[in-house]
Amino acid sequence: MEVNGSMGTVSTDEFKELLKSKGLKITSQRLIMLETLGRHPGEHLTAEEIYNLVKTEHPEIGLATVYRTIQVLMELHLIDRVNFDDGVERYELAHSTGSAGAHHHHHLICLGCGKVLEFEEDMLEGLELKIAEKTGFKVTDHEVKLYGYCKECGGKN
Amino acid sequence: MEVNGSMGTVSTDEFKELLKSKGLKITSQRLIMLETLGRHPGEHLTAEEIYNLVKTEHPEIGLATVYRTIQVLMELHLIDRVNFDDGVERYELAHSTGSAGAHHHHHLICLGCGKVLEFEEDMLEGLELKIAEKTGFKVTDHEVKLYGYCKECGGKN
DNA sequence: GTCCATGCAAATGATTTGCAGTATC
DNA sequence: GATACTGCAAATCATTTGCATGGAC
Repeated sequence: MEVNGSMGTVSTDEFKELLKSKGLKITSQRLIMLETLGRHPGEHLTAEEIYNLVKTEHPEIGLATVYRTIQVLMELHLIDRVNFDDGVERYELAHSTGSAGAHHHHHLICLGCGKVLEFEEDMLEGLELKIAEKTGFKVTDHEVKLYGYCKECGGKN
Repeated sequence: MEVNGSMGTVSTDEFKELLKSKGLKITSQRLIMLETLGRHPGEHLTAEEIYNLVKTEHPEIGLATVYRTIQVLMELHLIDRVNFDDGVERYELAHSTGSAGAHHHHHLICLGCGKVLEFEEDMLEGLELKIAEKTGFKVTDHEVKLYGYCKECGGKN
């Protein structure tokens, strides 16, 4: 059931190891959820959307389990929560690959059509250094949302 | 009832003009709400907190009115919504002063104690330019959240 | 066998909405 | 006087929780 032996960020085996190392149990629901997310890379899914996707393969799953599994995956840093101000929390596969947890991306939110684009680039190291210098705050992660108008909607503005 | 003729971003008179220009009515609730927010600059208040503050001066106000006024103030760009992942929306006086809507600040969210610091500095022009070049997306605004550990909590990490 | 995880339904909590009364223009 | 705004209560919607059953170790 794996695609290229991997499900986005981690392989099924790595996931099982992760769960085990945290004293968590390996359940079919958890496996199917990560696998389902892995089949939708780059998407920003709501809990409800994940629920509907998972249900096709595991019809008896409950929405509460999806929420609980989301929490587990968040704690394992396998997914990230994103919020585009539309009243729902969304989740995406964590993009971190190496040990440094790097590979950040920003979200470009179009105020015209609501579309969300991703932009891969991290120019915030300088900023983080400056903050550390000035305030003693040690930055470990960041989230950047850029609002504006996409190419299609830009003409109107 | 004004403090130095201003309430943070706009004066009472500017606010009245703004409302009038949008065909909105000038009500005591709206005036008191902006004034109250002006008395708490730099804070990130929830609707409930604003409600409690306003009630001391205007006890018969309803929470629904606070929510509705928040929407009005957002549309007038007098306040901004911020979300620190604690399940509540928060609002702060818009910092924009000049016509350019500049004067941006970032939020430093401490993962240790939950404290939120502000950091004044905008190094994102370069990033916005690069995005425009590469994707045709026209950035008009942005929100940056930096997670990490404040000076006090930093030792433990 | 123990204990954690699941599914369901009920509970929660923030925000929104309907409506009748009230204030602004 | 017409219309937009308010206050209250009820409704809504996402998310969480309690509890009895089921599955993992």
